[in-house]
Amino acid sequence: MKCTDHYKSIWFVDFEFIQPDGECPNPICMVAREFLTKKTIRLWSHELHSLKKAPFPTDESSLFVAYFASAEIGCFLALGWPVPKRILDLYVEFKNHTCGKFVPTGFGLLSALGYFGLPAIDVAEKVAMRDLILRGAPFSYPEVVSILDYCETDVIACDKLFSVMEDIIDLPRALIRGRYMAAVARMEKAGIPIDVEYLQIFQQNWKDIQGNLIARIDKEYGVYDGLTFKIDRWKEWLENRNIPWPVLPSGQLALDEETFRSVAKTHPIVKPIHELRSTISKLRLNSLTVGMDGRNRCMLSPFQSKTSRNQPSNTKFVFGPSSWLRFLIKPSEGTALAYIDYSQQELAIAAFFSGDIKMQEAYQSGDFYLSFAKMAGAAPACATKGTHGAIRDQFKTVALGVLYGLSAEGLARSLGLPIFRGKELLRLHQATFPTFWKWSQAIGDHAILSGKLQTVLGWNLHVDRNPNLRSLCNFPMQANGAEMIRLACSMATESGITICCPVHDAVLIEAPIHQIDEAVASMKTFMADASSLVLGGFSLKSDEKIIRFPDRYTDQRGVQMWETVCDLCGRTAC
DNA sequence: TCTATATCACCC
DNA sequence: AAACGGGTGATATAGA
Repeated sequence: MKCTDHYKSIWFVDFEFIQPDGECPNPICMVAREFLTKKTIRLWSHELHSLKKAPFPTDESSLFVAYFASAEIGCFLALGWPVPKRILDLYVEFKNHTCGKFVPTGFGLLSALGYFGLPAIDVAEKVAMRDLILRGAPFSYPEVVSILDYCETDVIACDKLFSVMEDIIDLPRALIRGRYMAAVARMEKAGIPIDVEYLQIFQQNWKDIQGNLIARIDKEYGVYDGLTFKIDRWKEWLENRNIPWPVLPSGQLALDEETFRSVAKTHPIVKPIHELRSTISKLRLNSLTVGMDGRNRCMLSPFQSKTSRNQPSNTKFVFGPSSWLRFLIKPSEGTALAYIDYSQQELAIAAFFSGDIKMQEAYQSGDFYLSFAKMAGAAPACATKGTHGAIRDQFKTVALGVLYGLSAEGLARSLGLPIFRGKELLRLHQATFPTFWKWSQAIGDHAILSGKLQTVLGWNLHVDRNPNLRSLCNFPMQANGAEMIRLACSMATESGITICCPVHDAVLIEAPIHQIDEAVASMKTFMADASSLVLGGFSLKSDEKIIRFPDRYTDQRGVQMWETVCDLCGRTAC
């Protein structure tokens, strides 16, 4: 008896829809097909819009199956239909099944069919049909029929795919992932409120700002050609002044920040051109996808990374580029936003999965880094962030670097210390948290021996031919962390909290101004509960930053750049 | 003119 | 061979 035998019906569902950048999906048609009876429902746009709920059962006794279900659920939301209670997403399960393996044809439905040796329609046919749908209404009757036929091929494909995947799917935990795809749809619908006025001013003045900045500085150097920095001209300029410049192993000039900074110590004349390059590189006002209602919406690309994190496009998503761009996030009148993030999420996961009591104690203290320094004997018991800031910073680098497998050499380099000090600091970590190190070693061993790692909720990583031990050892932290935020997003959006977006270990939520405190408290509870589920009883703390209209979102790291940009556009940086 | 590659900067 | 995990994407240039 299979798990799926528990369901009265299993419905494969696919929508075709149009979705301009930054907008919600607009359903064109839908085909649904039932697994046992093969009953098939084909509905065109006006028929969909006349329905108040899905034309098939979506309660706990029915299983809703789709390929990339956030798209289908997005259509449900657009139509005002109640969201299905039990969702199985074959895209997510295919991704989980192959995670860590190379799938040359990608992760589309056709690729998944091919992977399991199932026949599929031609890629060219799929492209042609997609183009036809994107062309938009009006559609002739034969076009309507062919679009519905095409949509039906996808639900038939889902049916076939489900049949071969059923035995390899861990259904209870697959349903938790499917549940998150509904949360994704809700978050993608909500989007992030943007100060459209400022955005437009920046966009309109962009080329001019760049041109003016370059013209002003490059006068003295002559290394720019229009908006491009010419490496050969820079080389020539340096040679003419006998300024030695570091070269990469490839023979190319090293042009990173660090190189500029180090040469500037002896040749301050390179400073202005460095600042110019640095500013220009940050001046990437990317094409954020903002809808007519002034909200930044884009695909969150759930489960995209090997660790199952969301990986939205950096150009489309306001949290992608430099942090100064986040100043564009602004609650609309009468509302407030809150950014809530887990405190030291990955450190906490390491502490509780490894069972290292000392590490747990350091986390619980509220200041992991300083506690670590004290435990290691590098700071007195009375030390505070104020009295021992420098020590704390060093131990912070060690504590975080260790989670990524940082070497003594790398540690020394990033702290600007001699290698023996790097070794010393690493040894202090090993001596203070021996249980963590044993656990981490065991993770690596297990990964290599079994060829697989898994999170508590069943996200897989297959070890490839050329395993990176640092990557494997970091997997439990990052992947279980991803699971935690997914659970929190599922629970919170189901309870009615508006989550604008997740940001790996954080969420941005929105509420009417007089309800924001309550919403924050509630979100924090969901985050704590989610962490407790993943960590087997331990709750993580979280920090919040509340932004009430008419304030805008701010970020310490971006203040200077924000002021520069506002200044160049003749705007006050408020 | 288009594509591939190396390098770099940014995010959590 | 590299030596800090997971990513996206812009830029400059070389080669087809």
